Amino acid sequence: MNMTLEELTNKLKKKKIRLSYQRIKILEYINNHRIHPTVDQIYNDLRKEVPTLSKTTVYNTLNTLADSNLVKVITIGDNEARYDVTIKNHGHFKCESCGIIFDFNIDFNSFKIDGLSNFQINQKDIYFKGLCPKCIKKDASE
Amino acid sequence: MNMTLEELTNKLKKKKIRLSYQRIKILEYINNHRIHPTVDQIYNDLRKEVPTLSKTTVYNTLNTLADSNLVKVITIGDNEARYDVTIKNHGHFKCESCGIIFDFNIDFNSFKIDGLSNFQINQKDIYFKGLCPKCIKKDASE
DNA sequence: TAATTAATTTGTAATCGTTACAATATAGTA
DNA sequence: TACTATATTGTAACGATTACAAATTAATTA
Repeated sequence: MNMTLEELTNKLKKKKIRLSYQRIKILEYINNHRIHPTVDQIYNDLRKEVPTLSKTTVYNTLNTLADSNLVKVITIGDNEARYDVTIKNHGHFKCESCGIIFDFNIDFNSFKIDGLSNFQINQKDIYFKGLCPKCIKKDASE
Repeated sequence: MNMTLEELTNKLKKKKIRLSYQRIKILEYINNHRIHPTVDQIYNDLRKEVPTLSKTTVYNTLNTLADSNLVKVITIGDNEARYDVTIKNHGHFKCESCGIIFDFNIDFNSFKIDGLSNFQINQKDIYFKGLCPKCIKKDASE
């Protein structure tokens, strides 16, 4: 799961994104912390290693990476966006109690849809909500 | 598609939501304007009929109606929420060019998912993005 | 390696959607 | 009709995100 510096820089080079310390660190963070972090989480964690980091840079960089499809923006109903590595065939489940976002596998080709002929589909987002096993137990014991 | 005043008031009564002119008007608007409107659209359109209407009331009412499942909040990546009638088995497609949100039919039971055993699923949101037929043509002719 | 130029980072201020709050008005009930 | 709880309203506050300009840095060329 953890990626080397070389792998990360290659990812950026392939997309013709200019290398910078901040960009590499942010891309590294997204790849190595698969917790669907918010901008604030990324900013506060990385600030320990990169003291000069600005929150604007985090926003700019994430937008750049998202435009190039190197990270994925998750907008699962919250007020703040969350960020994820780009991996195919997975949906997101948000626990309404603890707020944790879980990945799950879903076969996007199994969908039986009707009403999108002649549409060009570029992106499919699957967001589920409910209770995770831990919170179901917790609720039951109260 | 258009609902009578009686049908609307019954919907509210069933959910034990106190009747008010504003609530009925907003619920009526959502039911009769299936364009996935924003708060601003609802507010500006209804202000013509209900001059004293406050935007806060639109927000409050929509939250109340959403809590009771009488309307559905669509957060398809925009900065602003959109609102829809509550109808089962449909997904939302947003055209990245013109911004229009289209409904499409999708069989939620056809999903082959893996990784959510022991999870309690309360809500499933399907958001697709891409280009609608009209915008595909427009782009091609430029 | 040094100089050049274009792009990036940074901090602050602005923006915009949404919510908090307190005063006024209204709905449901007795 | 009077009472009480709830809803509406307008303003102010909030929080996530973006705009902007100055300082810094990356890639390029000599």
